[in-house]
Amino acid sequence: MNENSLETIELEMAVLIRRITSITSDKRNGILDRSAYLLLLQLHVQGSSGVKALADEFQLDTSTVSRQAAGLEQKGYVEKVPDPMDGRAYFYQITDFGIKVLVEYKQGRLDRITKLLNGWSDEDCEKFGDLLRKFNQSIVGKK
Amino acid sequence: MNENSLETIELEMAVLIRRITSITSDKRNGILDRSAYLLLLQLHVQGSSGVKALADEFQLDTSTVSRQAAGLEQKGYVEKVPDPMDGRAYFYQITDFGIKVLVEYKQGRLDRITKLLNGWSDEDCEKFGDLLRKFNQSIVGKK
DNA sequence: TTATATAGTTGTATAGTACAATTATTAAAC
DNA sequence: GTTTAATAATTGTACTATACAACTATATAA
Repeated sequence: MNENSLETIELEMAVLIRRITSITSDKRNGILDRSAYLLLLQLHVQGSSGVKALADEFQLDTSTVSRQAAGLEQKGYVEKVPDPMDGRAYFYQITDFGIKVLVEYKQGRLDRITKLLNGWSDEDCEKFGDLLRKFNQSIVGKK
Repeated sequence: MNENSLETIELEMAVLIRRITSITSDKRNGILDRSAYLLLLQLHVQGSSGVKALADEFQLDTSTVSRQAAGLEQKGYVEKVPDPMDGRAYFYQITDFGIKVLVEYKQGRLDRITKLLNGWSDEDCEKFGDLLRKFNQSIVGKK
């Protein structure tokens, strides 16, 4: 494999994470943080589930997800309902308000990314999306 | 611009940050954290500089860089030398030990990324590196 | 029916960041 | 030249995002 490409990816990945971390910690960019966003999105797209399933899905510790879910509940974006089949377990269910906030937040993200990608060719946008997805899948597989 | 590509990039970017954040918080992955690594790399490649210049370069708050630099100094990776031209300012200079640690850490990162990219074509690797660099440059320009 | 596994929560710790206040020093105004 | 304003760096505080360890309550297996 080309050593030079690897070095570029290695460096630019580090830079990317730092830049994005900095941007998403900016409160002007919406009421949701990145993690809450992904959690809410998952509950919206895949339906209700519990802390364990979410933690597995995201490869996070259950304690992390538990706190994030509690935060979402506290803000009224999700409802916590006991699992009738298992006295230990709960389902988190996105509320109408949660959906509304999710949609708005996502649009804000899309707007910012659209600005960033101003001037990029359609081909590059498509390829970038594909490669990011592929890379993320590689991480899941190999971690 | 293609709406679909945008949505993919938007989503996969969020996922990527979460996954990488998780990986780099794993202590097995070396003695440096990502931020310290970038700081040290900058001091190695671009030469000594002060907190202000580093903060500008990285678009971080000076307080953040100040603490990171203090951490590097404490570990003996850099030396803090007063600027002879300005009594307020200092230069942080990478030490031989710092260079050694930097090189080792970088190799660890490269090894992990090489594993992740196992099975990728040379073309995709090259393209991914190029697009990441381009995206990072877009962030600097537009932020 | 006792032992073990599981779902979830909470306490504690760390990295990484920002903002505000402070100190020391330099540069600018007058 | 003295006062005022700007700048380099540090420190206090706070917040997000994460992990690990200890714990509670419930369920499953021996």
